Amino acid sequence: MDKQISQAVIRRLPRYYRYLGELLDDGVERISSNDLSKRMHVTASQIRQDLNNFGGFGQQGYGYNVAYLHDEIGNILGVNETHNVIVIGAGNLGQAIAGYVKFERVGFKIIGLFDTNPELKGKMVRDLPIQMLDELPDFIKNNDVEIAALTLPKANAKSTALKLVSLGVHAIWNFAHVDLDDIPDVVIENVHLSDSLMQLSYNITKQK
Amino acid sequence: MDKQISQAVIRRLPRYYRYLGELLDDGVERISSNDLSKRMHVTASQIRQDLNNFGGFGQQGYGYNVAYLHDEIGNILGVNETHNVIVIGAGNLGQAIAGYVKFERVGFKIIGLFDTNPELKGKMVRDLPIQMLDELPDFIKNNDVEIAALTLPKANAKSTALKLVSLGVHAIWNFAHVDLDDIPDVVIENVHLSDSLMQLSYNITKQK
DNA sequence: TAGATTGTTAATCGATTAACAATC
DNA sequence: TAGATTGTTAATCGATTAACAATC
Repeated sequence: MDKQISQAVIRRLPRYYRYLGELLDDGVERISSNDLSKRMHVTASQIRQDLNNFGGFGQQGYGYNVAYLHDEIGNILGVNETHNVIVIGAGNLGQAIAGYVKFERVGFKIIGLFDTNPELKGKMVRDLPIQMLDELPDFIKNNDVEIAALTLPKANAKSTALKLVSLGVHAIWNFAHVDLDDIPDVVIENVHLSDSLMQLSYNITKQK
Repeated sequence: MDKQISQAVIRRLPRYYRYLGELLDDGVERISSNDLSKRMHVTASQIRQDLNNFGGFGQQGYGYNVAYLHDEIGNILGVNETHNVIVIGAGNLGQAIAGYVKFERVGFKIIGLFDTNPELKGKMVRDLPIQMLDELPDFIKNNDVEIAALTLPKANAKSTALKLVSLGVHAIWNFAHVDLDDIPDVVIENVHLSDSLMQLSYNITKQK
């Protein structure tokens, strides 16, 4: 891609995608940046600027075709292809993620679930058996694994991430409470739940 | 609080808190903004600016006392007090959150877990029985509930949020895939997992 | 054509970084 | 005191908003 697009823009794309999906479900055929801006509580200017980072998806005097724009944003985000995901760490959160993401209509498919605890071996979560971590290299060899979700204790996160990268998995959805940003050749997306909760806590406290 | 502090700053505080906690565990007594900046891959200038939104916690020529700064940031975030949390929606994710957050040393305590599915009634998750949603008003009356985590289908999220606010709960940790930002008198913190996954997906796609 | 609305340039605003005087 | 490092002001950078010519 030619010019670097800021993460601020990228963070907004899934929200546009969601609103357009809802409009689509409601049978709305076209929408102007102005109408969309009112629904989403953002400026029309921002919507047009954001979209024009990727191309001209609208038409003067008409607005945007909902189905077309929805599909285009889907393409940009890469959700119109299937992405195979494995989950490392089959605790509560790992099992929830394994069961949860499948529900989304977007194209992420959980194909494996791993842990180190021998007591969990073979336990079924939905239609997936929990596998032991030493089966991971073979599994990756035999399956097209694109993303690994790390739902394991922070102590094991970094070494596991390094192992994943060496096995050829270059995208990590990190739920462990550590930063993995010094690992080369990998895209990291963090979900730090306790950070999120602290932010909430601050905003409550401030309000008083 | 006098001047409005931007959410960009607030978002960084939990990360400072985490790094200071680790330094504390490692027995480090003091640290300069410069040393901390190297560890965290941010600028020293940003650290000093961020902290000075809340007061002068350092000392010229010395730096920052780790224990003191850790504690002060904890106070700002409100994690040195206990916050009672209930979880609405006892599916996979709700059960995971109910079991998970308790593990954190920060002061969030899950005291109730609710669902509408009668089959789940009374089922124990850790030491909490799943209660039915119609027991919620009494529960809130008899307990000091500060935060509600919404881990339920998007279709029910808004009406549940409205009900919570009317019952006196003014902080929502929202895992449902909807925006609740048009509800008055409530602080919302969103965790949109599928948005996060899409962002990851974009960053993979871009890389290629 | 006239009206509507985009795509895009220009202006503004806010956040980040740099610089340095204050001070421990 | 001299050296180190903060707190804070000033400069820069980037993101958001406004404005409007292009055009459907």
